[in-house]
Amino acid sequence: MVTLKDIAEKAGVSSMTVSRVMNGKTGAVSQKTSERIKKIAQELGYVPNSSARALASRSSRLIAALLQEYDEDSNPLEDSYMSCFLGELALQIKKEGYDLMLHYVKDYSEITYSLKSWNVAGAVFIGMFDESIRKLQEDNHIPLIFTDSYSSIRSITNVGIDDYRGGELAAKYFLENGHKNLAFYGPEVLDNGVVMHRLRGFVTVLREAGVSLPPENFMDLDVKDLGGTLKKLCSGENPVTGIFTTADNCAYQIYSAAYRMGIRIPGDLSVIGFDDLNMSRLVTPGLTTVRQDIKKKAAVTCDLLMKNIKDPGAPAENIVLNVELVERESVRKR
Amino acid sequence: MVTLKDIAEKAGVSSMTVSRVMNGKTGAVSQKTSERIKKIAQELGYVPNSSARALASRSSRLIAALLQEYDEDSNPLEDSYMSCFLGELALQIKKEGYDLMLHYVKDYSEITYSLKSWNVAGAVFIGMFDESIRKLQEDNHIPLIFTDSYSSIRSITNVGIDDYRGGELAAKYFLENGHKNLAFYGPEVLDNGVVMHRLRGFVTVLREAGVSLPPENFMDLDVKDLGGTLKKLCSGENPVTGIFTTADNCAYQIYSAAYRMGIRIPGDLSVIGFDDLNMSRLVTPGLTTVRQDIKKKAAVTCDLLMKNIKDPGAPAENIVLNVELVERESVRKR
DNA sequence: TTGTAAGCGTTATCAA
DNA sequence: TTGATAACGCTTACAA
Repeated sequence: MVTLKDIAEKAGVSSMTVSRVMNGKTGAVSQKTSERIKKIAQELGYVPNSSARALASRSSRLIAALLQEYDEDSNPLEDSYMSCFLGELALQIKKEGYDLMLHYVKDYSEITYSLKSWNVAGAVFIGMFDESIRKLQEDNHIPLIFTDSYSSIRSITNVGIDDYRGGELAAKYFLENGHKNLAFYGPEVLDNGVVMHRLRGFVTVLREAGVSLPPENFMDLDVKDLGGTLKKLCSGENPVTGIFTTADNCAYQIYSAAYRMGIRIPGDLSVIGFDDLNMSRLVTPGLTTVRQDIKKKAAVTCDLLMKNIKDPGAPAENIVLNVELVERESVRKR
Repeated sequence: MVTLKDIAEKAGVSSMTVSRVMNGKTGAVSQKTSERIKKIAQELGYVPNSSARALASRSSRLIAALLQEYDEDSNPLEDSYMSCFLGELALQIKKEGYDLMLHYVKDYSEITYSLKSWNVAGAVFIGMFDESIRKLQEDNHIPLIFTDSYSSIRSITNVGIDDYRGGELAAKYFLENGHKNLAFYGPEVLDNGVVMHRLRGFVTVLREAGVSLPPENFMDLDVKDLGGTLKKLCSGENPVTGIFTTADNCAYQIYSAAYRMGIRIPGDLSVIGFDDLNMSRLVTPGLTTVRQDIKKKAAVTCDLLMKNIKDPGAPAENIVLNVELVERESVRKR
């Protein structure tokens, strides 16, 4: 391992001088020695020791990305939304010259460890961390950026989207196209702000149009027999003709189950998703969905992070990104 | 920040004693003091400073995951195979009590930085790093685990799958079902060992059966008009009836393009993918594909990593995992 | 413009 | 079973 001292000895200066050069503190070092030192560092293949830096400066160029780990078997990154967001975040953070640690966490102590152990400069919470936000903020005085949080705590920096509006857009589109008998497919609602708001927007527009969503039209993510349930919903006196899902991933499941049951999309059943993942252009028929701009979300997240790192007194901001309906072919038109 | 010293003072011992307790060096500390120290640490919310540890012990419990960054706009984690593998790896590594850094790298100096700067205990290379392996091994004396590498360097620890066999399986399945006029869709072959071997296995079996793959039946990933090309291939005197793709992701593109052009799958055109991503069960029709066990791959990768960390003298191993053909509905049967 | 000295939180080593 | 001391590689603060 090459250290500052190695370079210093070879250059016949003190290691402080080398340190200054390596940190671009030009102006504090003469042009000549600076060049010489740079050259030697290059030759020796010097790489600064980040641990030592973090220790001495009590700060690091490290960001922690925290993903909620629900259970041992499920892998958060299998969710395309998550992996896409994380990937974009990684890109942005690298661009800022920071490094990224990836932490799957399942309880408070794991979060604490992730933040404190490595002296991270800031952290991004991807997923749901609403319960522990207050305590997190008390215990850690570094920028904590939450995503898609609907915490009631106001002093929180969050990047989200207009979930409610997304639900509205979906409902409106269904109504415009003559769909009045609708259903919902998604995770259990109450413990998830995002889902709840999407659903509320959806239901509210329907209600205003005099359309109601009977309880039996709510399908839970772990319904035992999705195909059978769909079949039931789509038959009888007053068949369901449209389903709103809270994620494109869920819509793909509907596609599959519907196909198996001989339910045609959009002929017999229309579907609207949420997210607009890459795959949604590719499925057949193309999925009509509420689009969120994941790249922008990641970029904004990183911007907030940097801003808060540079200015620890920066006020809490809750940024809400727009959503839009992307019209493809999964809804039967009037 | 709570330090060993804080605990030591409160407990009336030296920080060395506390250090020993925190590192589970029981047997070197009396039962009584050990308990007392643990309790105080708990109360104070002590979290060990990993930077200091890394510095003092010249080793860290850190693993670097390196992803090849091709260009600024493309995001490696948008690829479901990558994100799935990374996710599983994260799970495994956490289980071993290690932390994970995620690095997008595009040249040698970035790799070097990733490995040296944080004193990582080991690294996993995801993607293609064949060119620089020799130099990497010379410059770094920590376990480096490669995945899907076909480097000619023999002293390399690698986890891969039997790509060649995968190609064979696909070809056999096509032949068994009477498909003799076939095509290939994938990235340019030469600069990618994985793709090349899949294709070779495929072509070899075909050749042995007296079937050849004319050059015009090779479609490049960035073909300008996939739909048009497909249409052309599937029409005329001797239409192509089957396409082998080197990734499920590519197969989904075929699905989409075929649908737009009115080409039915598998009626007019059969498709075989590679990977068996979750999505492949969900698309319509279900994708017949060569399955690789990504979870197992990640588990093996982590095992190798740990083995090599514990025993730096461990011999280089090239582990080749099996593949199998998963039969679904995307191939028209004889 | 450069250098000295101290210290960051921890572990290694040796001594008691 | 415990502690004192010296690192680890770097930065901060101050002095020259």
